[in-house]
Amino acid sequence: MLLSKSCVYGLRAALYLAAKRDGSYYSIRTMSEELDISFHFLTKILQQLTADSLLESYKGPNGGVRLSAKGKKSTLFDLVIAIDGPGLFTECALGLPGCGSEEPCPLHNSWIDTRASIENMLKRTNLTKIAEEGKEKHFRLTADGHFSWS
Amino acid sequence: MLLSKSCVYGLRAALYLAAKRDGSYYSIRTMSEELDISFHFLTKILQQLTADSLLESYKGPNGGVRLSAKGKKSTLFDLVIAIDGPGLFTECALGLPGCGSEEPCPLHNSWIDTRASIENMLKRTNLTKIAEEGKEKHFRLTADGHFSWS
DNA sequence: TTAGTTTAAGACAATAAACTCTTAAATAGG
DNA sequence: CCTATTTAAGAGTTTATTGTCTTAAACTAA
Ligand code: FES
Ligand code: FES
Repeated sequence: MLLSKSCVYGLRAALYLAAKRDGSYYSIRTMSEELDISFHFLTKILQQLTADSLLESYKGPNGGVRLSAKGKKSTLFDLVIAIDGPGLFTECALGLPGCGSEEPCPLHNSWIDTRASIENMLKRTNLTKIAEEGKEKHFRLTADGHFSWS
Repeated sequence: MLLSKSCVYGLRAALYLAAKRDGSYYSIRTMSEELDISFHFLTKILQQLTADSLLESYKGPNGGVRLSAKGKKSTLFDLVIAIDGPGLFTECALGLPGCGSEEPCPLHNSWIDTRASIENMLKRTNLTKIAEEGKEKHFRLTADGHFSWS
């Protein structure tokens, strides 16, 4: 799997928030139900995004989370880094420590190109833009496709 | 992580075998020591490659494993499929079931291109060729670079 | 035939990832 | 002030992956 499950859940929730263009807070409970993700698990993942200032949270009644200014400008790359860390973009394809051209493994030359193409894809994919497109074209965000972009 | 640890171990062992151009059997015990991989774990992984006819094995003294004719012609893609299965090349980036253009998720259009570039990289990388190159250029196959291509 | 070597197979254990639950802290509204 | 609601934090549980161990089967050579 390219991305961890935590990361995928985080991306789906971020797309959810990005599709709502107003600045109000959305409850994690509601999001978890609409997206079919465990509430407590999603909470922990979104805390990572909040800690990285991609989201803002507010406690209490009518509280929830929303995209920060930084979050609205973010790309999928930023979200992946916040949740899975930079490993995918720095590590050796054969798992050897210290991937680099000084001591390359046999896959190094092939891998750095492919790795860059993954990175570029994520960097050029703006969260808000992809959410807008998903909303327009009614792309699905859940297994059963039952989620509605509202 | 792009590839599982099992898969990476299998690739490294396959590169080891591909660098030996004679058709004799190499003991898994020796390979596991030279490559710093747990013997029993490596055995199980190589059994998968043997089951998929990429390797041939022989029991008893002077036994071991060697590349089959199919194995010699194989690409990294074949090895990845044999160990990790086809998931990486068929599954949705958001983990939704049934990735396809009928019911795409917001990442689908970006992901299928990137996925294809990973697949093409693995398919164009011939095991024997990459092992030859690794041998010539003394690329490393272990963490400490202590492995010698002999 | 017997003992030693090697892969095959599968049970078992340790670790990591995924998921759940409980309690605390902040906030709103009555 | 009190209660309900919501995120924060972290402990605990389950499941998947990784790694170890034991026994069996195939084979060699003495
Ligand atoms: S050293 Fe292995 S991919 Fe860079
Ligand atoms: S449906 Fe999500 S990547 Fe194809």
